[in-house]
Amino acid sequence: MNGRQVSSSRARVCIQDVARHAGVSAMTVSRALRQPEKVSENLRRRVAEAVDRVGYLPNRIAASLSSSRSNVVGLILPSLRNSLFADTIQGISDVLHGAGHHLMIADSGYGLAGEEAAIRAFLQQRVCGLLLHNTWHTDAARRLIERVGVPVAEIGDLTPEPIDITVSYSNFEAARTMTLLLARRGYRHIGFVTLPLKDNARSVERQRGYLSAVAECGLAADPTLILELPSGIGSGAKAIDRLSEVNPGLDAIFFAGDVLAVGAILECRRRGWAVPGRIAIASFDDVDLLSFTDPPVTTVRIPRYDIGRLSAEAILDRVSGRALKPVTFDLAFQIIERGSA
Amino acid sequence: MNGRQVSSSRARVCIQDVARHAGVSAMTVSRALRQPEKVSENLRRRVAEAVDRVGYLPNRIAASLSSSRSNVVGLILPSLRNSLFADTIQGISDVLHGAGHHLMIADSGYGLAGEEAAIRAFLQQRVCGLLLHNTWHTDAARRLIERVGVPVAEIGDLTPEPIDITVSYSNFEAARTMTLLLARRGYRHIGFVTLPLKDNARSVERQRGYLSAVAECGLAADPTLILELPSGIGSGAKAIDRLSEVNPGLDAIFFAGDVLAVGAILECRRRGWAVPGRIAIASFDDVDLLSFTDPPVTTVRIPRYDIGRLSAEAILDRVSGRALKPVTFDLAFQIIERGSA
DNA sequence: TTGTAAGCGTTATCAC
DNA sequence: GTGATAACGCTTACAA
Repeated sequence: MNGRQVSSSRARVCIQDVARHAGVSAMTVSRALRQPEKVSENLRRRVAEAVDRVGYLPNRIAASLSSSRSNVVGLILPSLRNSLFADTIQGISDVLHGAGHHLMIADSGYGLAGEEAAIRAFLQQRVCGLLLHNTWHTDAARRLIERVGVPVAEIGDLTPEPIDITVSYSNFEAARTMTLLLARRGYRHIGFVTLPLKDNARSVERQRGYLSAVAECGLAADPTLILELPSGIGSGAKAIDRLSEVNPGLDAIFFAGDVLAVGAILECRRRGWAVPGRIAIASFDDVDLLSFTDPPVTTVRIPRYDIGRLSAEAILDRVSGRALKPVTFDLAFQIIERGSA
Repeated sequence: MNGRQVSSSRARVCIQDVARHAGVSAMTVSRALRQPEKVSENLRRRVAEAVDRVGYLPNRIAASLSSSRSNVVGLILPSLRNSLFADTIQGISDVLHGAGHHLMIADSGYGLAGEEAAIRAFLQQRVCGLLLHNTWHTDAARRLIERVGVPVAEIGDLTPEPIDITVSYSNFEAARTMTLLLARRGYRHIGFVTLPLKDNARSVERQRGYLSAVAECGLAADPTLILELPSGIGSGAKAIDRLSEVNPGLDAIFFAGDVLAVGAILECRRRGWAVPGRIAIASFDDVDLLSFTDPPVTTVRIPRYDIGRLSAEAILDRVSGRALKPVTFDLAFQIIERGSA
């Protein structure tokens, strides 16, 4: 193996080299490659030959600088570790790569400051579009985006005042709908476990949805029925513990995150509590896991792949000038009724 | 909201504007920003002021072109949808962003041709390094990489003949070890279910590991004990079906993928088969799911976050010139013994 | 310590 | 249909 040596051709092959080999000008090569129809048949062939003879790899950096047009889209997620985002990323990637664009990914670490830093970094990379999972941003981040005028799609929640494009579902309505379902099933003391609310519009909206439903049904808006816990299997058990201790009448719990619900199911089994006999359980985010528990968990299914696909398409439409006005895609969530409630 | 208008300052702010406002040359601004220590105290302040007065966002595209140095690393995975990769991506991202670099992601669609296309595209973007999950590549892809001389780390399997850097674990040894464990436990008719072998070195190596262990133990290398199935919950049930029909004596199955094992566990419960009483089950890839099944599944745990972290560090070392020679990190896998075997 | 000039590899523009 | 020339916004190399 001697590939490591950078010897032979110190200088990278550039469009000039192709031009020389094809006996034409650089400009003609550029045209032959990007608008083959604008060039004579035989020239197209000569250029193509020269390209693989010299092993030419067009330099997109130079092209971007020259044309002031980038083909990279930036995506900022709260975390890359959370496998919930995988479907969305795939949706984005499928659309982007299908159109000759590229995807840069960063995480905000579940904080607004982290998001701002990532946005600034992406703007320095001159991304042609920005996909943000957050709907809350620092003032500085908003100003940055508006000043640069880069197309942006917010995808984590259907915000009423989007910066530009928004493609998502309503966390508020989803939580409200699930809570109403529980109430309709006859549960009267419905607990709610939320993930951390700080800097997280989605968590806040889900809690608002729960509260709204509770009020609509004339149930007591009892603060002791609400618990904020960090994500994790252990939190599910802790929730059962705390909520049932303070509220002897507790007959259902709605968890704002899948992992919490799994922990709760396990804790119930440990205690020998029948689900939903002793207590009903509902969840948010339809991860595969939830259909394998015993009983399987009633939950909200989110159109994750489509959120990715449609948001990427909206960005490309904007980039290409095909669409100029802000758009809102309100994608439908779906209540998946299973055995736990 | 009037941010959409691109009016006010048609031309983007550039380093010249900062220079003018600070009363210095462009070069001095560049230096003040990149090597503050090489510049006088008061000048540093004047430049900093000018920067936020005019709202300057350095153009990394121009910087890259000018310096022939990019700060973007490309990662190519078989699929983005597979949540197994999330930890690895986070590991990579943490290191890269901590060092002011960026991450581009693409998927190869589980095919060698797809990988080659992604590699070519990334090289056109002039990435400074490449992280490949595959260890098999088309000849053209290898030539491309060697000609350009870009640092590469292969991370999906510990290949004996890496292109450059390799940071992974041995799929062969992991599968072999697990199979030996089953043999030591007294199972004599151990089935093996592999994921598709086409274009997939990891699958092939796992199967080799199984075969090697079987041979070592003097067990029959019975082809009817081996089954190749696509991933998916349904495949687990199918495997139980087919293998047990042909092999009445079957007493254990080793699944080369987590989802398969979950499907098998469910199928066993449906049939009322005791696990491991009637049949033992072992798996590969320690997804959370496997510890929640009943019984929890004995499996191989892979250091996924560390693979990401260390491979990214190795790439950065190479990029910065700190390390020049190929490296091999053989990260340890871990057998997690649980109830299913 | 600071400034000048010449690229980096393309594409936009306008002649031919 | 094809080519010459000037950007694009920054950094390298070197001069002051």
